[in-house]
Amino acid sequence: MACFRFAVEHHPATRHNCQQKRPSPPNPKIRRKTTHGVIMSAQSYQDSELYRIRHSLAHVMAEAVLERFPGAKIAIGPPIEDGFYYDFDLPQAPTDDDLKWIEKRMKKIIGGNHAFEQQEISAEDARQLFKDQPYKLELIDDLVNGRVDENGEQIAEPAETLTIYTQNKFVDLCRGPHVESTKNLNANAFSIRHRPVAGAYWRGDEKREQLTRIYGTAWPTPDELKDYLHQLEEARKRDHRVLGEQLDLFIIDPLVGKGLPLWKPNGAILRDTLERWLRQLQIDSGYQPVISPHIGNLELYKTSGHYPYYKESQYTPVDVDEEKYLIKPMNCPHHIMIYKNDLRSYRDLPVRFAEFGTVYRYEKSGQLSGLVRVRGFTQDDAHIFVTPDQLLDEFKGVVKLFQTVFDTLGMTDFRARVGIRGEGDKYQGSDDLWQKATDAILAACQDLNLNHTVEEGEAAFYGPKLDFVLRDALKREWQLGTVQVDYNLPERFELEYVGEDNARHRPVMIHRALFGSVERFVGILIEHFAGKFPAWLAPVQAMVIPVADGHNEYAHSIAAELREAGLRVGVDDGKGRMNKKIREARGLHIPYMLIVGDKDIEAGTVSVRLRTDEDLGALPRADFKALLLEKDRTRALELA
RNA sequence: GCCUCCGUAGCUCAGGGGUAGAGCGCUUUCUUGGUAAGAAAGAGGUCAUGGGUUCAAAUCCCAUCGGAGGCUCCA
Repeated sequence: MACFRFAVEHHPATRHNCQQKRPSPPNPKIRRKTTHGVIMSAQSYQDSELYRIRHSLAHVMAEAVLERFPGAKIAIGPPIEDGFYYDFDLPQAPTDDDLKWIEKRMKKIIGGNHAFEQQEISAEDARQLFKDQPYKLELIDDLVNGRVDENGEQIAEPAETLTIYTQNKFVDLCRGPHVESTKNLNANAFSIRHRPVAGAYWRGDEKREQLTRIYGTAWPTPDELKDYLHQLEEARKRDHRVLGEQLDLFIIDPLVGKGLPLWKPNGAILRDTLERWLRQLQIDSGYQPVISPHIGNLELYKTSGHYPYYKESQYTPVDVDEEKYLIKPMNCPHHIMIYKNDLRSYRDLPVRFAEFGTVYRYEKSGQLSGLVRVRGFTQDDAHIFVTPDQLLDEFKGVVKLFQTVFDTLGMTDFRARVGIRGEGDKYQGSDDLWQKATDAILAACQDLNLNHTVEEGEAAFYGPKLDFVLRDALKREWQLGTVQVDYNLPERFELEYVGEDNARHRPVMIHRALFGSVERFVGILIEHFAGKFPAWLAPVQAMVIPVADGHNEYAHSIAAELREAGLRVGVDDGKGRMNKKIREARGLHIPYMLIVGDKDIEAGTVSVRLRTDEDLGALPRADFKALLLEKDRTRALELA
């Protein structure tokens, strides 16, 4: 039985946009990191007509672009989740007028009913054909020399012949497949102006040429295109940055600093409610609270290996007396020092230290985004020290905590990702320890029947991990919670416990964060609920709305009584009509509106209207209090 | 950090080399209304900041800051 519910399983849309140079993993379940996903399996998407339509449109776009910019160099142009793109090296950036012209030209080419003709040619002929196309020449070289294909994937054998596709006046090196003819393309079911033109590095390598990427979105019918564009608009409305302002949750002010959010009272209530819940959950699960400072001696991070392994993400150390101190990028070394302060017996283990620890990491300015990518954030961090025998059970226990968190919040649309070591020298520790840690995680996933993918190069520098990845309103993926198995830091810090045999042994560490970063989690949560938080999380749980001024006193007495019970209740005693107050409360997604007028005063009731427009009618005030207290206590997702 | 685009009232946005515009919101007055827009009047902007071009710049150019999307990165 599956331990986790999945609404859909995400797969990479395509490997075309995955241009990394690592060798292909042998295990077909293992995949690379990708920024796109689709709601169908990768294989069925690649076999679909829609995939061929999008791929063919990319070629049509390239033809139009070459007409507009005769000197342009073409790179690659694959289908993606919602359409396609093509990368060009252009003499100048295309203007909006250029894009309009290109789009119009594409429609014309489509109307020409040109066949997509496939042809096999020798490498030599291909080099001649693409002699003015340096990016194609590079692709040809890599294909025939058996290095990598156009997607940066290592290929098994050198290609003996290459395929080209021709439509109208455009020839491209391409293995297809395509539609038969531009007849199969709908000139009114695509757009190349739904997104700004983007810069994209050739082969995904920051050190190489930056090309101009033009994105297109394409669908089988014009109606589906319209629906998609409408969905995009709707998604922007649930963007946590938009809702954050609308609901007065947080701000990011340049005078304070980029990536350093300020929590306004409403946001702070939301966050604090989540934190108090999690604290209690952790105490109930045998965790102990610890607290550590915001800076630490650089020597600490040298011992842990964070410095210099993640030097790039850390702020320059500050001088304190004769020593260097680092602004805390991680909590683990601190928790380790707390563990180390006492001699531990096997009987004490597992030792579970938890802290809402705020860390600061340097992120490139172009990376920052609302609450989901910031420079200072709070991890709901915990470090668990176990005997090797306890590892598997403890790991599973942590995964069950995730289940509780996700279930409580009704978050079902996430995926679990096991991040294993990739190529490169960023990883610390022996192969043997890595294997042990990886095996433990995979065994836990197996035992729990947890649906997961395995991805290379997604591990932490000290160990492999299991991550929970969710999508935001615009379908971008973000890593939230994480559980990591670590044999390395106990080694580096020479951690010990006394075993049954009265000898010293080395514990294993589990690093885990359920929310990941509280900031990011709240950001995703805002989008998950579209600002319509369940009653227990809503900053204002109920708004009392007097029918007329004369009912203000009664309204305040209702609010006072509910506040007395620990509930968050406001009174809209301002000027203006009741209708307007209802409209405003709805705009703020306040769960309950309590309308009070003469009838209610007389009967001692409140007339309850939900933000869903459902009308509960007049309830005795004590009944409503009991209702809201129950919803609050049980963290109910439903209001009625 | 890089590429493209954007920055005009509290918000959403129009305009555009010659005295600054709309809707919503806000304030005031009238209205005291039983479940999503009652009426009228009014306040509010160095057009992100700093330079430059010009008789004249919110408008054109450059730089800086900030934002959006994408790339790269993400312990």
